[in-house]
Amino acid sequence: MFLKSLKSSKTTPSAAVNQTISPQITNCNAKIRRFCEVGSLKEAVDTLCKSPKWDLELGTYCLVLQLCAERKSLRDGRRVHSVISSNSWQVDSVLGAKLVFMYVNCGDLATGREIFDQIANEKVYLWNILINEYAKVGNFGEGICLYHKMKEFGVVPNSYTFSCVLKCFSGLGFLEEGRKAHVRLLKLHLDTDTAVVNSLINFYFKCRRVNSAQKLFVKLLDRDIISWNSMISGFASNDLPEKGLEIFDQMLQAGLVPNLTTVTCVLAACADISVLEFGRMLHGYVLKTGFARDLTCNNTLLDMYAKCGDLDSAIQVFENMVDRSVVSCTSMIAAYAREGLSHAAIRLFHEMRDGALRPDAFTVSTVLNACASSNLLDNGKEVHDYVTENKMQSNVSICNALMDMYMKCGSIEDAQSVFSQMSARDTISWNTMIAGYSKNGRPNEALNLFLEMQHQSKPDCITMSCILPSCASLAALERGKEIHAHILRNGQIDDIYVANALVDMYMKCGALILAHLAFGMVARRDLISWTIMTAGYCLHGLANEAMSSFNEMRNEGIEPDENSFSSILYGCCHSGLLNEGRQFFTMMEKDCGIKPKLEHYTCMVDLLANAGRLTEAYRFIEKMPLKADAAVWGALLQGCRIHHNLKLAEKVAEHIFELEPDSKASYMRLANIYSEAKIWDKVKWLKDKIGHLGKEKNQVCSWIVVKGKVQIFFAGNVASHPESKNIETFLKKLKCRMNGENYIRSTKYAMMDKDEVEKEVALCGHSELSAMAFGLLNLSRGNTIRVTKNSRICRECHDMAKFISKTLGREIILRDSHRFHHFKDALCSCRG
DNA sequence: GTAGGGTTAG
Repeated sequence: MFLKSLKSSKTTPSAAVNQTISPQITNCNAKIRRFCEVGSLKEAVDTLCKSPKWDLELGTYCLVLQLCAERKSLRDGRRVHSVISSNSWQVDSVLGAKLVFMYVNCGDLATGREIFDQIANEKVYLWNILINEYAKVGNFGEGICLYHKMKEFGVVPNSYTFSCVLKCFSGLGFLEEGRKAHVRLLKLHLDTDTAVVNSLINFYFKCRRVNSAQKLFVKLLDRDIISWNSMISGFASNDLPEKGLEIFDQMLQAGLVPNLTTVTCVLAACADISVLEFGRMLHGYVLKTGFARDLTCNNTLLDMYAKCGDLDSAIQVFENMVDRSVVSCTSMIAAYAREGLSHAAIRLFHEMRDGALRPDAFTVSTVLNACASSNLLDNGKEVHDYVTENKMQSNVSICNALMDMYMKCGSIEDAQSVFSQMSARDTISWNTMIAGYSKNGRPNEALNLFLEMQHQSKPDCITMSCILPSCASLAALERGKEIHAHILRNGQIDDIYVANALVDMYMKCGALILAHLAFGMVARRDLISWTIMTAGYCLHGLANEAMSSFNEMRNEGIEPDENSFSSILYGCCHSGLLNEGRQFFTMMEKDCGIKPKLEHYTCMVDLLANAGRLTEAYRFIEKMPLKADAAVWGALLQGCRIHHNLKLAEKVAEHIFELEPDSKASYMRLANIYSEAKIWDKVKWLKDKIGHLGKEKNQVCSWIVVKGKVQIFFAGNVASHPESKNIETFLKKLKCRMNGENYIRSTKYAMMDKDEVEKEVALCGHSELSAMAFGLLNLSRGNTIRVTKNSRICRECHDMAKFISKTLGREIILRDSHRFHHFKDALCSCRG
């Protein structure tokens, strides 16, 4: 007998039960129980099915169901349930509870709920099971619903209830409801239960109530490892990773041993603040403890290295991983993308697509980011195909990433098409489109969409910082003011991006005083705030103000970056401050360790050339460590024009045409130089060339806002405006007066062929003059005339504006594509 | 008696 049982036990447990016990046990209940004890689920259920129904006991059903639940075998569970039904067993609270537990545990929440609703459920245990499962699957609403229902049924919640339902509240961000539950559990004296307090801590952290969470932790006497881990992850997910690391330190000092979760949370915090060496140390600990076998831990490790900029280590972790998940690959794609290795990112995406780890929504968004940042439209479209083939186009995040990719690749129509097909949009969807329009030079579309958004979604701080640049580029001061009011009403002014965008908008709309006021209200000014002010002053030709703003910033301990230097150098150019410009240029590399870029060299060439130091400028370009581009040469060409150096101009133009054979502006500039030198055949030749290049993408135009309405005047087609007759008459009278008063006109004009003057006039189209005239005719005295032009102001119009400012006593602020011109008393802020 | 609280990727 002994030998026999020993032998059979080597075969299978079921055989052992059959052969060793069956002779003695005739009762099927005992037999099934024995199967359950040794874990033979299949045999237990088989026996159950074959047993006569009147022999089976309640306990037996319960035991088998328990095993089904533990094994998560829905198939066996259902068989047992059908036996129970066909045997006409009463599903009372005991058996019902077991059935519910089985179904829920096996993942069939719906059937579990059905049975739950049919039985008397005074047991808090069962309520908890369901609430917990609803929380787990993310159906927080139903979890909360049950929590309220149990109150109606008079069932008193226990500690488990609160840990489950708090998850539901935080899942939906129901802060007030959660607080009420907090009050309730205090009354039930459950606030000393560590698991409950841990749940509360997590609830408050998820609702971004860091102080509440911290207070609970401080008061908690029996802290366990989960309490500490909750604090670390809570701080990290509330943008306080340093605090998380502090807690970790305290935890070690308290003598606790970090577990896998601790290390994972701490690694994530390291990633957030790029503390590579500490992360590396933890990596050593991970290897020592054997946590390195854990997939999640490895994923976090990989991500930590990637975010700390150590791509090689990230690749090493990835390659050493025994098993990888979609998360591992997605993190790796993000790692490549972060380093600008978009092609490597796309390659890995293709490997995933063709392999077993199918890219999910996260992967798709990540790889789209890579395409967007490197302008890879074709690759982006391939990803779009994958999205369509896998029916992922209903995912909002994916659509947002697609729109962002299309916008960044300049394919506005594709972005619009995705946007229009979305059945549900979130704030990010709107923001992506608005930002895309703004950055692609479509400010009107951005503003229209912003209006539409206000009816359908709630604009946030990001919306505001995206829409303001559109107001700025249109110089739409009134719209900008409206948005300012909107920002104040919604308490968004404390957001540094919003505040900076606001200052920038006022600056670019020519509202210097408002810009200054808004700047004064910025609570924590950063480098961007200061650079906006510096650049703004430069735009208005206020070089002294720009320089003091730049210096003030440095005095406040904020170090300039390459953009700050671009701004200040640009300002020096506008005001012709060669020596100052040279000082800043030297300061940039010598004091701040910033290598000058092409734009900085352009400014220096501009300064030298404008000052008439043409040869010096030419030599400066030759000595540049970077290859000069068309902009650098263009600055010199402009100088050649001013100082009438035809010979050098021709030499310089050759460089430009080599770099940019289709640049209309450069041909135009050279044509003007020839025309000033009265070399008409060359002028004709160049103008023919310009004619062959076709129309500019953007039509030249000027506009003015009067009584909330934008009035646009297109160059060469001013007559299309309904008030063109009045404008024409007005301007004619003005011109007569100007000639009568023998107003100083450009001597160069006087020397030109009359015919050529007309030609130049036709090329300019004088759209800015029409816009100014419209303003003068429609705005009462005292109102500043604010005109915006999408290209440079022409000389004649510039003279005209000076004349008007004096003769009619009106202040005119004209913003062209380069800068502001404040006309007052026959003077302009650009000083000519 | 059964059950609950902490982790990764855009």
